[in-house]
Amino acid sequence: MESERIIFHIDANSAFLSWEAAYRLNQGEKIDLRTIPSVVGGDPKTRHGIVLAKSIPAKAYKIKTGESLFAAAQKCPNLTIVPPSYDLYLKCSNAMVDILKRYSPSVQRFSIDECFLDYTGKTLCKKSPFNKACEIKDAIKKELGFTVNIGISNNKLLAKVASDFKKPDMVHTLFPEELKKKMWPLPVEDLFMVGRATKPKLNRMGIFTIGDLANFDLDILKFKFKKPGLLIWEYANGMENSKVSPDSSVGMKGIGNSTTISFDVEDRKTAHLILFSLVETVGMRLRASNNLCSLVSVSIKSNKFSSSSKQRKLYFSTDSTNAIGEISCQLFDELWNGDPIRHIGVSVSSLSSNQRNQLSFFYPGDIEKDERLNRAVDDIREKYGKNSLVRSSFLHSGLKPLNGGSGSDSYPVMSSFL
DNA sequence: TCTGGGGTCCTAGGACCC
DNA sequence: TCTGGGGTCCTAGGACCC
Repeated sequence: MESERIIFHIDANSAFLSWEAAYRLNQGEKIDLRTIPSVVGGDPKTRHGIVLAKSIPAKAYKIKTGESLFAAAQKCPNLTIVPPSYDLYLKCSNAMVDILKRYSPSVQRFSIDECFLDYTGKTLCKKSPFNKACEIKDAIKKELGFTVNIGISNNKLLAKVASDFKKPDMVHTLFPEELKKKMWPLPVEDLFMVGRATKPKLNRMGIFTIGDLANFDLDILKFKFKKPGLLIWEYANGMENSKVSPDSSVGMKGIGNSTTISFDVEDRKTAHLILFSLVETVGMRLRASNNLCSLVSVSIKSNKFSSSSKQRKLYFSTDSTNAIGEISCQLFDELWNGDPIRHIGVSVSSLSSNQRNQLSFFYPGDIEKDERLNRAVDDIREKYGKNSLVRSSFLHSGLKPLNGGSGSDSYPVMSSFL
């Protein structure tokens, strides 16, 4: 039966900040960032100045993830700000997953700091899952130096909600029989998939708690919110039954890369160079995943923060950096209205396996030559480092030839669906 | 005043075909 | 001559997640 499943949701507390703190203590630093008002944040000079993670003391100042460092510093003048180290975070995340896999082979990495673990059928005793979760939490703290919350229930949704209860370093349960008491009194925006656009709409309908939503007329919700209306109503009632599926790149839908540029781009040439720097890493990741794409999309955000995008379905599939780059530049030229540009992105989708037995008649250019070129570039970068080989057009341009695709290829896949 | 980056899914409108 | 639907594909934009 369904109610027999036992699912854990493991959530690293203030992940980036905890990882930074644990690393710095290990390096001999005296102050633990977790004990003072502190945030991990980007550099405002390059227009990356937002809060990526906050300590619990910083949270007391109402500092929120995603807000500007400027706003955060206004709320808390003696705030300590440290820059992010993404490679470190990836290592911490991987180390956490390794520990979890000791307890069950069925571990799903949901984001860089969250995992689901299926503990079904591993115990006969009712009390045991709670004790086991405590054991996991303590093992992570002892071996890696940071704390996690673990939520336990019969499905992923409720386990995730449970892990968000009191923090840090805690284990909570949220079984269906506890739903009314533990989940229904919470504000409706605490529910997974109720975001900042939906909250005010629900509030205007008189829905303020998860319980209000759970007991609301489903037909009205479906009429007003379509499919998501049904989804959030089911979630409010604790209904969710997706499997814990170990990660793989099989289900991957697209690969994208975008950047906020430290200055406003006002000419086409510079924009094209930046596009190529983004496509370079997209192409490498695409080939590394053994996929071809047949949809290319370019997006831009102006210095006034208005965004627009243009995409094109191809009549062939490709993993060629040059092909994707040229199409991106075309799309950009058709899209751009001349406004100064703050942010540029490229993504590819409509992926298919790169088994080259059905090459399209429409594939432009010299296929074999281009394939050999891409393979050679990937090999050289694999051997001598990513920046060992760059496009000559970037020399003296003052721009980074490769943009994004940070660190390792095993960057976790995130999803907005459980 | 300043506002990141990487994803997935859904909707709505128009083109095109039967 | 004027009228109708349904299905599928493509595109742009917006919702949500971390």
